[in-house]
Amino acid sequence: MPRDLPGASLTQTAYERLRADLLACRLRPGERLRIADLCAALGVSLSAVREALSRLTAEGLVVAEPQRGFRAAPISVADLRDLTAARIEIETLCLRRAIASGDVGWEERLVAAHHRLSRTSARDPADPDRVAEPWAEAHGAYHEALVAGCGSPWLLRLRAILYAQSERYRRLSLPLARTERDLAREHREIMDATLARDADRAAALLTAHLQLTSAILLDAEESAEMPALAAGR
Amino acid sequence: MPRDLPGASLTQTAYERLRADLLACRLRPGERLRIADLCAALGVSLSAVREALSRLTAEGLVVAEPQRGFRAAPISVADLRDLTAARIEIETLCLRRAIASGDVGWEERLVAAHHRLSRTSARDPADPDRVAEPWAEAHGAYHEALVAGCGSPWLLRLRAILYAQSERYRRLSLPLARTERDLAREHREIMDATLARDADRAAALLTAHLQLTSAILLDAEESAEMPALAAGR
DNA sequence: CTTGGAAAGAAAATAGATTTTAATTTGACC
DNA sequence: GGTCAAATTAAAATCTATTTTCTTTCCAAG
Repeated sequence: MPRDLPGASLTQTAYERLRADLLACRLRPGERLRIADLCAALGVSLSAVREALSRLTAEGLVVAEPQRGFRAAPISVADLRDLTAARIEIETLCLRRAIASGDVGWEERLVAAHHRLSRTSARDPADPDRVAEPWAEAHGAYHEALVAGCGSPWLLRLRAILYAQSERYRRLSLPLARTERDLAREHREIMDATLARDADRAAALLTAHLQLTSAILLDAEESAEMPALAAGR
Repeated sequence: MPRDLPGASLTQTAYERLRADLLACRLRPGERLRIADLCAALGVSLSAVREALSRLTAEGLVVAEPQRGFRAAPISVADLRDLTAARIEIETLCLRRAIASGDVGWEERLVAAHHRLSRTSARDPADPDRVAEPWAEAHGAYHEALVAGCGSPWLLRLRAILYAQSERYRRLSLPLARTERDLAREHREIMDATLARDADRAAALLTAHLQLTSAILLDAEESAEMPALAAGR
């Protein structure tokens, strides 16, 4: 009876574990996902895995090729460019709305999330070339808290889709950062401008923040040091 | 061997039929979806239906309540308000980009889609209170063609999610239109401004177009003529 | 007459078996 | 020696059976 958490269905846990593996690139972009293998690895049955993969397909983290199975969604330079541009649009839109209409509860959550992020180290102590799982979580919570005050469930939902997509690129980006980047400062400045209700400045800082992560990967790709982006298929 | 179309898997056809039924409100918002019933109706087995429902869950057309099955996603006044606002943001964003960078092929497709829509009648000849299926299809193709030139797969994907959501509200809106609305004129004017590359005017017209559909439903709800919006649950 | 609890029934979740489809390899014919 | 086709194998897609979970009803106690 491999019920990990009480209240969670087997399919749900399979879904969550697969999703985490995809976001962390433990299942690499473009990689073929053999259902039987996943069953064995997760200790659940075909049905559960198929259902989880179906949901991930609709989310865009997995692609299904009819009659030929599933594979982890590929990544590419073009996709990263497009994704970054789309994210900047949606994230700044949400941020401006949050700044315009966010309440004290929102500010409170933001300060809390930022504090937690600032006290979490980005690199895995065991393997300094990997992103530490607690940091990834704190980082996600910070960016979510930043825009949570926007008041639009639909915009936040779209934002979450794009955030999840870029998570995979972010994991590949960290080990490539040649010039050590002052992420903590970026996060603090964005928060400060936001709490000061300076929408233009906050949006500009957030745009630069998103752009920089993308640029690190694109630079690495250009200088041919990084075969990762070609791994799709 | 209930394979409807060649090349399409059983799950795929089940998914498409369920999706069409949800968009057309033949499966009403908030309605409980008993898997066994759907199996019988679609002539396929549990697995296929579950897989289809999982995908629809990720799309937001179905909600899953763990251990208690699935139901058609509910609708509400608050959701319609939020959805409309989000759609206006995304659709106008895509439209402005398309106007800025769309090529002749895009213009060509738009003119073609508009022509088809203009020659299709909106009301079902059999039941004038229902939206005719060919019109729904042509309408969707027109709005897709309008923004297709935007060049961003991700923005278009987000747009498609929101369009599908509002499809359900649109189906409920038509029979309520008290003052007969000149939809054909609205569609033509939007296209004309777009082809004239007048971004501000096109965006304003599109905004008014989306706003009006929403307003018709909200008015009807307010004057208590419409129990449909309360049907969620 | 109301309320709490237990048992029976219904429905969802999961597992495992079966069928279908695609890829690969081998053999025969050109 | 090369190419096409048939057979074999592996994997995905589908179906059926089983288990688990929830809901409803009925009975007893307060």
